[in-house]
Amino acid sequence: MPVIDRASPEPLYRQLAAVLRARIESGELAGPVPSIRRLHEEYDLAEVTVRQALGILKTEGLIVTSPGRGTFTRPRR
Amino acid sequence: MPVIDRASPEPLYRQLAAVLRARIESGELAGPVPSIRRLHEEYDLAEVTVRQALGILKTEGLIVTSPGRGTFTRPRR
DNA sequence: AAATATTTGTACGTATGTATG
DNA sequence: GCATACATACGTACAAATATT
Repeated sequence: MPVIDRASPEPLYRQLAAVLRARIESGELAGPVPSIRRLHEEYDLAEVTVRQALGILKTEGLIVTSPGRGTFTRPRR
Repeated sequence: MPVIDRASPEPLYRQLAAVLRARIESGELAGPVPSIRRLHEEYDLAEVTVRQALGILKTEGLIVTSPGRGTFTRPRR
């Protein structure tokens, strides 16, 4: 079953943020994070929704984005 | 001249956030804040853009939103 | 050096759902 | 029941920065 549950009352962007947060904190996703387009394809969510999820993680300080380069995890201390 | 300058390199949503922040901090906008639709009409910006501006002010703790009720300023300390 | 591709940023439009009055 | 207001989600287009060929 897909990690994103469209039947859940939990908003998709928050579900995705939770999934990515887990992948980052587990260390599975260190360094470069898949591009927005890539995540859009991988999770079958609109790019806007992916952006919203990344926005949460950015606010949390888990990732940083750089136009033209990509998205990167921030070293956790 | 309109407060929002489309020729400026400053993003529209940040311009609007700045304008609203000023209106709030000056005390002109205490209590209820005009609805998203109202701001959309007043500043001739897409509703999405207005939401983005309000999102900033929400993160800053200047306003709170309540579905079905509206947007309200938060007492500043 | 130049053109192309990739990636994030900004902005608009639309539809539907949920909460409140 | 109806109107209003915010929330979520999809789609699209173009700009700007960077990387690649």
